[in-house]
Amino acid sequence: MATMTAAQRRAEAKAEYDTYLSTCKSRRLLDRLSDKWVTLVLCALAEDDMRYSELARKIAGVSQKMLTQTLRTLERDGLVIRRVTPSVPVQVEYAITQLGQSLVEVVYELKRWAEGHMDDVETAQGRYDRRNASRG
Amino acid sequence: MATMTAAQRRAEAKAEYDTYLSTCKSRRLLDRLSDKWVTLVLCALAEDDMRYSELARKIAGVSQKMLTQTLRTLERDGLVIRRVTPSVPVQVEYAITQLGQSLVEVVYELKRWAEGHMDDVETAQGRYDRRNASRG
DNA sequence: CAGGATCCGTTCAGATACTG
DNA sequence: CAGTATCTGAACGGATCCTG
Repeated sequence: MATMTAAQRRAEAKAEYDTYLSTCKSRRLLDRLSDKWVTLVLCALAEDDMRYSELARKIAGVSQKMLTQTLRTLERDGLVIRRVTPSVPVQVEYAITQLGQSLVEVVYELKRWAEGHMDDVETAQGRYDRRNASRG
Repeated sequence: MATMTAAQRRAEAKAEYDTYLSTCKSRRLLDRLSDKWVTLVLCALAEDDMRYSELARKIAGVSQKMLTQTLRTLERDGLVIRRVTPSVPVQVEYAITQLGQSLVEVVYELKRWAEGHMDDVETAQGRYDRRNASRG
């Protein structure tokens, strides 16, 4: 298939790049944090250990599919611990690990930046939108 | 429609929650950062001002649609500046703003955490996977 | 109570083609 | 060079039903 050379080149470059991204620690961390619910769960558990249903109530907008999925990956990452008490209706409690706690500190950094600067961002957005209102 | 009461309740709660999330500064910041290319572009521009094509080459895996889209939102957010030089082939240069620079600092914090702890995460993942290999 | 499994709509992001 | 516009497959996330 000599006609596909160009496309193949691009595909290869893409594959290389994907490999790079998947081995990039920062990238992998951001992928985690961007999982819409991860930070919410982490911050909730940073305050106190919680049971599944407590988390579901506390976070309030999450579907149980997403909550379960989030908790699984967090457990797999060693960021939270899952403790099962084999009582009659089983009782599951989630707690944050040391590793998770150290990550929450960084998340708080983010939060601080957000509290301090998102107003500026909003202002900038308003300016931008007004400037581009004339030119549709 | 009395039969929809339950669903309506949930929909309302959901709407309320969405409103809350959309006004939550931290949430909005995370939504930005999680946009796969935002941090790459920001970090690239933190090193040096760059033209569109330079960015495209530097970042190497991005489609020009995504690059443009990313640059637009960053500009709108006041995180980067776009300067057009009306030469014959127009020349566009992008630079980071002070606001953007201050955000990059936080991103570096994330990066530091990643460099320091992602190994632990990886180890945890290995443990988790091995433990769950028996029970499929 | 704490999930697993499934279906399904929306959104995202890449490829492609075209423009000033 | 620096984009814009459109189409489409894949992934995400929610709703729903079911189980130990």
